[in-house]
Amino acid sequence: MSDRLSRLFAALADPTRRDIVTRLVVGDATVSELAKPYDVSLQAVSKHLKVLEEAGLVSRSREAQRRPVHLEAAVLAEMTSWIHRHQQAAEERYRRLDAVLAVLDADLDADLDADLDADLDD
Amino acid sequence: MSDRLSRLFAALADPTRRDIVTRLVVGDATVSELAKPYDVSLQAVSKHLKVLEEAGLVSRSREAQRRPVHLEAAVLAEMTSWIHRHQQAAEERYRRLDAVLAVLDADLDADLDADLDADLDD
DNA sequence: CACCTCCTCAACCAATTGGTTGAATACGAC
DNA sequence: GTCGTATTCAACCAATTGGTTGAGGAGGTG
Repeated sequence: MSDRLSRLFAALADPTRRDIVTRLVVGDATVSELAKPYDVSLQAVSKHLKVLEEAGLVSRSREAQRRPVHLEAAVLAEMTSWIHRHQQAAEERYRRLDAVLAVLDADLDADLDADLDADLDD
Repeated sequence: MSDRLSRLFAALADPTRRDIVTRLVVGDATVSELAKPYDVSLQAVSKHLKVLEEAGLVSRSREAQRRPVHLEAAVLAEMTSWIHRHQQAAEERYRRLDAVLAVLDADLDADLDADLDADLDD
């Protein structure tokens, strides 16, 4: 699971980590600030931050004994790009398939109409 | 990790599963067709498909003894929505922060200019 | 210096994951 | 009914994950 995209998806597959990302949207925060809302140990949150950092979603600087955590929003674009590409392509395919089916339906209706006309001729 | 979004992200955190999704974009496929490119067992691929199915990314019908796999492209929109929301919000915040910093810089430049003018007056 | 705060490292543990093999099911063909 | 093909189920295994506790390390403050 070592490639970049896998690490990105895996990082956001945990609700606590998604929560942390949501929190970081409104501004940088220290580890203890981030840990406060949860009833897990500070070390557990520290581990989550390490995962987010290794995925490139977050960066940490140093400020006295604090380690402010910063969201790297641009990286999120990498994921949307992958997802969007697939979504678009698949939906385009279905759209074309629908068009083909619509044509087939139209032909079927035309045939039925022809049959009906033939019946009326009786 | 039981919530919907977590299952979605986790499902795409595996390169083989992302590969399968990519393959399914061009059309439905059976389990053995999907397994062919990989040197893992058919059962392993079957397990991957189960993960994708439980995440809602894929659906399976029945056609004789085959089980054609179908990509549910619409579900991908759920992920893009989450990511995009966060990305947008964070970037908007940075944009505003940049604006504030720009104003501070302008003020600083103005002060420097004033100092320079004062010096010239000497 | 000693002390307190913020945070990480290390070792451990239970649960989950991605893989295996072997047996079982479902269905069409002979 | 028997055979072959397509797929899943079950049991197992090693590696990873998300959590814990305990012991530091880094850096201000008395």
